[in-house]
Amino acid sequence: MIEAELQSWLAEGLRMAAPGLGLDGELPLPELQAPRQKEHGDFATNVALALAKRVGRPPRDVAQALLDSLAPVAFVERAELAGPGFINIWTTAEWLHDVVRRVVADGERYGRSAPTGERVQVEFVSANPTGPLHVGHARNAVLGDAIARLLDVAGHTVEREYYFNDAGGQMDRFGASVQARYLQLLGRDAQVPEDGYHGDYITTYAEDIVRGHGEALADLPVDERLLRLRAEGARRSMEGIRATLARFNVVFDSFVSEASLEDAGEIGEAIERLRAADLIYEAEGAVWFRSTAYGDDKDRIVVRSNGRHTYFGADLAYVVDKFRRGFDHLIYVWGADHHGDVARVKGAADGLGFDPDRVELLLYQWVSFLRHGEPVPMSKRAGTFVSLDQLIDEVGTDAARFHLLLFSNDHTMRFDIEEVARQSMENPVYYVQYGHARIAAIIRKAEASGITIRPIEEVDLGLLTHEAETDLLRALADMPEALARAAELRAPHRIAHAAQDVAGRFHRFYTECRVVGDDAELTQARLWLCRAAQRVLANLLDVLGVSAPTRMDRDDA
RNA sequence: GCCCCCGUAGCUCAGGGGAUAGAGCACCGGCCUCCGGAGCCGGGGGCGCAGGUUCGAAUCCUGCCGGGGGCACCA
Repeated sequence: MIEAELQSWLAEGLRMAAPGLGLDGELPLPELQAPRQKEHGDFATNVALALAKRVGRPPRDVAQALLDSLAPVAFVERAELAGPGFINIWTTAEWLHDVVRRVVADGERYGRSAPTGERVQVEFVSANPTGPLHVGHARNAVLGDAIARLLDVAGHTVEREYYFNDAGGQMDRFGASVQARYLQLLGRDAQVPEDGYHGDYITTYAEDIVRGHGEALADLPVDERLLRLRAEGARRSMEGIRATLARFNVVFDSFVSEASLEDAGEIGEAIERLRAADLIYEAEGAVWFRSTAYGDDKDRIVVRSNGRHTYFGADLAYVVDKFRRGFDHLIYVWGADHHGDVARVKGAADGLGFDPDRVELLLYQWVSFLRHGEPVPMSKRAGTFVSLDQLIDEVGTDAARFHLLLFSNDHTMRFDIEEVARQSMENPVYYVQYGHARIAAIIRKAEASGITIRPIEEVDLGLLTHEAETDLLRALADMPEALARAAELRAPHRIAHAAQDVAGRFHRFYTECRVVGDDAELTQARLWLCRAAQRVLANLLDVLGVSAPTRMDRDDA
């Protein structure tokens, strides 16, 4: 990565200049920035401005001293003192042209960081199996998956996990609802409880259960029948959820149920571990976690007076379980409504003897889904929601994912279903995909014209001197840094924006520079530039889990 | 009442200590003998308010105003 090289180059210069400036002790690592104005070079550093006070001399003097100490280096054309004390740096044309070779050589791996050896788990979606996923789960699914993809690119070993509660009160109501529909189908008298699930899909599950088991479940002892139907319903629900997620390009490595933690005795074990740290006590017939020790406004119950653990109680065991499986770092993807849980889960991790910095709670704000300008309802119990499957049917996985990844996760966002469904200019996903497809068309055109793309070693990339070409090259060169930064910040929206930027620069290049033209040498160089741009676009889209088509047909024109 | 997120262009959003704050949409005006016009070029217009920190603040801190969300032995 060029920035790292520039940084160590500047750091070395600073070391050389330090005695003359009277600097002793630790030197800062010079920070690099990409200037907004082209006249300010390809990179700039403000290190002299930052050091001026410590040195006791004007920033420009410090910058000049540093400039005088910089050794010539192959990838830097020149470095200049500018403004109040910036050092502006221009990279060489050779280095810039070489980016094409780097992209081509690395292919799918271009932009990836070296393996860190760190095992990271991303746990997300984690909706209880009480029915299909709906649009309310969409942002969670896409964000979790994109972050997993980003961390993978950043060199971590990533696993995606889905955690579900198949035993709580909600599940009991769900089971009772499935049972009611099942019995009704068999002509028996039964009612879906008022606080149960009233969606049509419950009947669909019941019908399937009738097909599989006939009346066999109806005559089981009442308690057993309820448990059995709850499980049968949950199984169908999970199958549906998996299928929906697969359509949405989200594939999990593991599914873990709360019941399995309980069965393994892990909940009791976690509680004992906390009790040893004096973070657990009994009161009012319940078992409490002393979360006030971690800034919570009150302590929280982990085992109710009726003997059943709370959701939070299971969370304790789950943290232990995750670390026991060898993960170095845990990421939870949660909706904004869980912000109050952050401190206690981190506190619990600390109390359980784990470094709370290795537990990361990633919150995202709500999406308001609109149809005809009206918010769509999202009640799972009433069954009046837009399912994720419907959303995929209407707008497609690519457009839905791209749109959901366009904005920072701590922004509430709106998602107008008709607008995103429109295959038009309002839809940036098509702008990016079109860039990719257009390149494919150019290459097809070249081949159809009888042009053979020669090996890159034989091509003079130095011919790429047009401003539209160098602008595009610079964007391609920035990609590794952009990916690394987005991963650090857990900010996939930066990738969506980077993809738009690359596509934009390509479209400008396309308009201003004819690729397949009269000059055979230039055609070769430009074809390679196209290939590199196509590769980068495909890699960026892959991080978003969006496809990179080689052809596109609009269906509304 | 306490806690979290957000107020940037008419709209949807980037930018989260640096030099002249960006993009898309919308609006206005241009570009098709030629590789895909889902494209390109040009134009107007903006950091909620008030203090503070800093050589430098849209960015950090405090307060206020406005919007969203949360404060269960629920899931």
